[in-house]
Amino acid sequence: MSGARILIVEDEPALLRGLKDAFVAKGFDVLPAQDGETGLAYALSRNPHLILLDIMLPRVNGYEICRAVRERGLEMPILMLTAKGQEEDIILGLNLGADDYIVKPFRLGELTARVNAFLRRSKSKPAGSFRFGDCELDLDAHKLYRDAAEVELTAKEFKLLAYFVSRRDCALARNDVLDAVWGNSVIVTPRSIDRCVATLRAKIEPDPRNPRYIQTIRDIGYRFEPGVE
Amino acid sequence: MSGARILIVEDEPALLRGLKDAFVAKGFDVLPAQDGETGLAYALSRNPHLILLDIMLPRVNGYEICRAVRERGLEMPILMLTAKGQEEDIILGLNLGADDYIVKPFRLGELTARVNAFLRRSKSKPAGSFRFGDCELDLDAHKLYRDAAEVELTAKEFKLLAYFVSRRDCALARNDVLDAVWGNSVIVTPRSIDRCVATLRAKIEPDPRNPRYIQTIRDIGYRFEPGVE
DNA sequence: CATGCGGGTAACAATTCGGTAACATCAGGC
DNA sequence: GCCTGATGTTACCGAATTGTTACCCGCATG
Repeated sequence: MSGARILIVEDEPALLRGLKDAFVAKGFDVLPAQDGETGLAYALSRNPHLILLDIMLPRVNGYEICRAVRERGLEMPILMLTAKGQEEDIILGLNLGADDYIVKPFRLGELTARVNAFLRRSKSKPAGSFRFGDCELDLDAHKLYRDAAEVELTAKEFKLLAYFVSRRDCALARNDVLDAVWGNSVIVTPRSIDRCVATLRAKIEPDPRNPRYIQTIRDIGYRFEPGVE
Repeated sequence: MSGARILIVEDEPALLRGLKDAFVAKGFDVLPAQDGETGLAYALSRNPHLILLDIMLPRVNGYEICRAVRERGLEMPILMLTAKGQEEDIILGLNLGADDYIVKPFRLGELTARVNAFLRRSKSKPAGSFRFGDCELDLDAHKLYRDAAEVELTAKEFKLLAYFVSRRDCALARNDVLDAVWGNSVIVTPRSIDRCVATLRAKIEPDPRNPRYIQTIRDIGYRFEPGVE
């Protein structure tokens, strides 16, 4: 989590300094901005991982920054800070694309907890492992264990399985799978997918001829169903 | 956004009913759960797109549900609801993997704004699900449940039913159905529609000979009438 | 009451789709 | 350059969906 770049836009110097020090102390990389114009420029050019945004700002206010950022298609979490506690402001902010709203005065502990929650969620997570049936897919180590014994997966097989895991219980069109696993620029026969699915099934399915996890949906594609355990 | 499946876990019947009605009215598909055990089971098996979670619950409390859900690698947003306003609880919840924390009493407008913010941000755009009678059509998984039992649909049947759902309570000309489901380039006998409608009726109608949902309008086409939502 | 039209349905046929095996190709290591 | 394993391709098979044909019924109309 640490090392994330946080843009803090806050016009009151004392508060900005305090926030900056607090987040720097936690190992974040902080971009401070004292007015809306600077904040917006940083937001657009420095690619922060998260934005703490005061609403009442000189020159350009927080709402405008929020809208401008979202209009560019940027999707980093935005947490609004404000003294106003009116429901209307909160709703306005959220509808403009903010992700959270914290009312001043707030406690630093809560603020950092919320920041961490958002970073944890938005961070592309290779983190952890995923279990289904008697299999465990270790996403960090790129390894698959079955009944505690390692099963060798080729690169494609791993990528495919990881994709399935990330989109479990969803019908996945063959084209989507192709795009996600092979890349949308490569041109391969539709059969290549079957081939890879077949080898995967051989490795993870109790009965490869009667797939339980990787189901085919005829005319659509596949669906990975790990079940409830 | 509408059609997203929201699991609401709340032990106070009046509040649960109120939340359910409010979200149903906004077009969400609501899964209500009155105790932690049911809530956890739904969370793991029904793949909701978002969870509203009360903390104080009989049997299994909100924190445990939250942790259990995250342990399985499920990543849907979790919003905690609670009467406690203590910072420590908020931090605990957020660190267990919750995404937001709303303190009772809250305003419905703010709650729905936050829910929408999370759904907007969740990367895979959920198609959601749709219920009618004792059936539930899961548009993400391409599955149909009837009385909680899965009913196999072929690709055409699914596409047809999805089309009906999207144009419910509308008179649909046979030609429109053809265009939408078969594609306007394919030439098929008019009988093909009946054929597909017949198999669909066999699968979703209580009494296929006396259709209740898929009604034929002579000389025009069909109309899908799911009844009260 | 007969008739004709539009739709329901059963049985059949064909086409399409996915599984799989065998082979080809490709990249990397030695 | 050769070997090895991974990955893609081709061809064939089997299965299932889906379209067609044929025949039925019900209803409206004259």
